[in-house]
Amino acid sequence: MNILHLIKVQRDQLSKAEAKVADEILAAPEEAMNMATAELASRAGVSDPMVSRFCRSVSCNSFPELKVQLAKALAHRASFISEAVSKGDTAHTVIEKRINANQAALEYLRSHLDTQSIDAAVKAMSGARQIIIAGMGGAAAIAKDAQHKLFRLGIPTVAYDDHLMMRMAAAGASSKDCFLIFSVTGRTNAMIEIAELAKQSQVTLITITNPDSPLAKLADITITSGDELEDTTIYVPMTTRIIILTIIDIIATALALAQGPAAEAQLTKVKHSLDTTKRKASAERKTSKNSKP
Amino acid sequence: MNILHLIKVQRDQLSKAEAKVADEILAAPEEAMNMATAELASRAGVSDPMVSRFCRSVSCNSFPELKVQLAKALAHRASFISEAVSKGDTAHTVIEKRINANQAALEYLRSHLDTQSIDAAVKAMSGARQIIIAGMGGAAAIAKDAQHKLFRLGIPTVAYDDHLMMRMAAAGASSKDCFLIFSVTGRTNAMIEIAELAKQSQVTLITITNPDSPLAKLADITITSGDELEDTTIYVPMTTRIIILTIIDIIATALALAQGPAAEAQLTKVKHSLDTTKRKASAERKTSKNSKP
DNA sequence: AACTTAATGTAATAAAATTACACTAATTGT
DNA sequence: ACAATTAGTGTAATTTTATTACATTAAGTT
Repeated sequence: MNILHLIKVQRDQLSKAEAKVADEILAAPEEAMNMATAELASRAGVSDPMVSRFCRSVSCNSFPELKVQLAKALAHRASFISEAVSKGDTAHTVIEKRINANQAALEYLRSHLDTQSIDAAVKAMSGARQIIIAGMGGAAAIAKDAQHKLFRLGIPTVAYDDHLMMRMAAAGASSKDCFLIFSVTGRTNAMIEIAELAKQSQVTLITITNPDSPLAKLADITITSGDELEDTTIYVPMTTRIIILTIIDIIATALALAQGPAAEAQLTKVKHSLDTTKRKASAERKTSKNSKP
Repeated sequence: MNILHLIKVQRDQLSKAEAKVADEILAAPEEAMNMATAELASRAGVSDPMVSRFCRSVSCNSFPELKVQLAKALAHRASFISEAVSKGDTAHTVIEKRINANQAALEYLRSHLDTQSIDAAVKAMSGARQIIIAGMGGAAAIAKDAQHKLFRLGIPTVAYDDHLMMRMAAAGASSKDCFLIFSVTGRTNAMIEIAELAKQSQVTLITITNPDSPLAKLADITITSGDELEDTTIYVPMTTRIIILTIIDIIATALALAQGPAAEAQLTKVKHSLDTTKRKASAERKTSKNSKP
């Protein structure tokens, strides 16, 4: 946990004077970092030694050490501030801004992803006879990606982007199966309909979607994809995509761990099956050098 | 530029004694951060004031300020060290590790993505009559995602994951088109074959792939996806996926900017077209409250 | 209400960093 | 080649900064 979090959490267990110091730091951490004890003390309205004592209370050995911790915490925070691209931006600026935005999205995920729902999903999927994945529109690519990942782990998995196929799959699913729905908004009527059908089949319904949506309410397990993050303004709403993809990554990794050696063997087998489709590095170099000039 | 970079760059323009200090810091920045001037000075074999002078030379006002700068620089560096998951990991640990790995991948992209090739790709795509996207296996989902993004910008775009369709598309493409190939390894024979066909059609061939691969050599424009990052060991090789997705994001964003108001209008139109497929938040809340208990 | 404990401030001390100054090495012009 | 100037470095003094020791006050307890 970073120092700012720590200070925030411990804030109420500190003594009055220490709390004043805490408040002063939390109010303006960036500035606090560049102050001497004396200045911070006077701003907080306490004596100099209180600052030293405060440092100890938040498990730093000295005030300089606290400054270092603050610097670390703020270094992370700074990169979360991702600005929107604007007209005059060069390619380089766009690159920086989009990478910042995506990193910020991951940082958001770090603090908002619920461990328990991941655990529950992994458990359900781990014991499932088959996994059926559904995603439409922007989520269709995500569904396909998830299918690819899970299938490689040796878990029978299908992905649909066709509404009629989804209906059939949802109606035909059994309680031994897992039904996974990806939806960015959680408000697409067609998708909600599928969820309702799936529920009637007693299948374990897992949704990766906006938690405040009607779709989420139907699910046995809901994993939050940060719909709040999405700036629905003009420029490409992408961050949710990264978040969902990382959620898949996490689930697949956890599943592989849960399956143990079986998954490893399966991955190796699948990987080797591709060997003959690949061109060797050495053979190619000759070819390309001869054919080009 | 972060302080470690700065020190490295300025290293050779410093005086002898200052260079010693620089070397000492570069050798063990983490430790240097927790030393007093006196200790750092003695380790570097110089006098105390040299440390202060060194700080000035690298544009810090004081040694404590340098420490803060170091802390910031190291905070970033630390998060790039992403460990592999291992057997006993809890869900929480897996989450942290995978998020770290993905953030690290983005950081890698930040320093390795070539601005010029992005510029070239955007320019080519911006003037293209249509964009044809091809991706197989793991890249099929990526291709689909890219199609979805570009199509929303009002650019005629198709994506194929079927080899035969790709052949036809590649053979039928014209010099006014862009042919986009996604491939993680750049060594899939089937994909190389498509690239060769596309070349014969005089189409502008853009590949997003491993730059050292045979596929990359065929392309007019190659954008590097970090194949080197991929740990091809057992657990889910995912980082490349995030990288490629972010590259698409960057290109799409830059394209939207390049197209200007036209793209904005198009995005708004496409967005509104989805309105009637969505369930309203207010209407839903009533429904779910009434139907549940 | 007296006593005990915790919390805070004042003053003193210790630690750390920087400045001032002196000396040395290097460079340049005659 | 040698003086003269300049840049570089170390020593010692000073200043700034942080911490400790101790006294005082406030809060809580029997």
